[in-house]
Amino acid sequence: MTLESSATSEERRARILAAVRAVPAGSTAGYGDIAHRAGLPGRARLVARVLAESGEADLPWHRIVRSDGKIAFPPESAAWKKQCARLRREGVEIVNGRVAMASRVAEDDLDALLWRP
DNA sequence: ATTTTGACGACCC
DNA sequence: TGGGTCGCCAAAA
Repeated sequence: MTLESSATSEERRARILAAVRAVPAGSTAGYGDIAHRAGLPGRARLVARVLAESGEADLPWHRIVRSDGKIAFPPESAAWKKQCARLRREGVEIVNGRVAMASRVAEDDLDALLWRP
């Protein structure tokens, strides 16, 4: 019994949002990573959808980027600029619309951080 | 019911 | 790096 099949869209949404909220300030996570942590492997696009519809004011949506580190919005778009600004404000280095390698190292630590009590 | 559309991702060149 | 293919899936058309 796979978790995904029994979960209602409402439950999946809640799990995804929870996973997003679990990403600490100063680090980033990929859409696919969030999906995986939410028990929904392969549902990266679902994560994107949920974020787009969430509307939650205090949701750290800006910490979610593509698996290659790039910002998922069209370059120079309002949302793109906003995400860059918010990440930088948290100390994440953004170069050419993508999380710099230096900051990505923190992602690996994040994995251990989230999976280890 | 079938097709198109995404805040995506793994792969391959 | 950068571009194109194919897989994925819930909504919208």
